[in-house]
Amino acid sequence: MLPLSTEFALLGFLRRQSMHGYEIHQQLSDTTGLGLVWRLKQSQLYALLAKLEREGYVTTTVEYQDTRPPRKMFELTEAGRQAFLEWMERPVPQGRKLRLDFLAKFYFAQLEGPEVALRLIEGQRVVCRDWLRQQTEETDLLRQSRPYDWLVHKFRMGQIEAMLAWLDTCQEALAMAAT
Amino acid sequence: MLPLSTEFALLGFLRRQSMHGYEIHQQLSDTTGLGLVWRLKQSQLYALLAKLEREGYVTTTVEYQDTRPPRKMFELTEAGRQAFLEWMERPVPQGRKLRLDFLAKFYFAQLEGPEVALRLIEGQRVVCRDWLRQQTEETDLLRQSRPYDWLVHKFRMGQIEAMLAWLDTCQEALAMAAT
DNA sequence: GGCCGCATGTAATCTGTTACATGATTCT
DNA sequence: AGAATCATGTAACAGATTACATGCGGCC
Repeated sequence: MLPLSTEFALLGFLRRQSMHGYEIHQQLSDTTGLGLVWRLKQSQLYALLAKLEREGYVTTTVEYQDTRPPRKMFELTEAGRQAFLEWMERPVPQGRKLRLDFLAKFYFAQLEGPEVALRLIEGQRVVCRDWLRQQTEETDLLRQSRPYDWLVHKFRMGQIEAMLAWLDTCQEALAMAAT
Repeated sequence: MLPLSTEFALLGFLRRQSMHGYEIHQQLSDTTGLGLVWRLKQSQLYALLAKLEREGYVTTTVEYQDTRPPRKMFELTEAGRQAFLEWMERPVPQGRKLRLDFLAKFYFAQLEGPEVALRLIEGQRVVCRDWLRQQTEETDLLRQSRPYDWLVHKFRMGQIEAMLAWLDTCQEALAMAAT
């Protein structure tokens, strides 16, 4: 089935128009937008695009130019469109995926429009609250018996609380922009 | 020179006594102590230990047993001892290394004793404050012009602030334990 | 009899990084 | 003249994950 991993983010670039690899690479090289969060080496980018093509998420057509090298244009297939939407809408299931995966999802969600972005935020909030509850439950017993374990839980709780506060900030920013 | 990467954490197990691979694996399999933070597959553990031996950080001696399979005991060399201490005392330079690397360093630092742990905390605090200052500086200009970039900075600031607050918690916990 | 624990790994696979190759054009 | 830009990749290596191999002893 679908591993639903980070490379699906690439499909997001092709939502609006078809693009060639070099163009995607330029956008990712800027330290703005998604480039602020996700770095890809050129060679890996081409490798991932080739893989996405092998697996049927994109199709390619070569576009010749007079003076410049020809471009291989990538276009979303229907399978690609679906896989992308599924990836983007699914909240991340682990704390370590917040820094990369979630910020990437949010980047594309916010490009899709405020409703999509708000749905993603709400979904992620539910997951985070669940994590927080779990960590809190497991924590109290440990304080005396295993100080290190207790501190690890406290660390995670702090990160999750910060995430929840930030999700509120995002929501406000979107509401602000909508007016 | 030294890449100073995560595998140096393994050396920490050998500070007190020499151990064999299986024993380290058991400790890491418990979901307590370092096992709460760092998971290693058995095969990778053996691979890393072999690498540490090739590079001269540990030496091995085989210990035969009557009824059980023989054990390969690992012992720290002087180079290993130094590499470990350097690794442990160095604060982590990137936010994404907080979850694994820093928590591992702190685990061993706290085993070494409160002074060592407090020094690590203080070092990491300096680094975090520096990150925070940088993010803050870059942030203010972006609010209107690039909302997504602004939110990314806000996200990072939130995580770093949570980290700083947690470092205080650690300090208090250590002070508490010392009395 | 069959499975779990002890204790060591190897092999295959996947992913990512680094470095290099090509060949025309435009900028300095 | 030399460097950077455009646009595609390949090859070699490093790292981690998954699965499998071995062989004995004790437990149910």
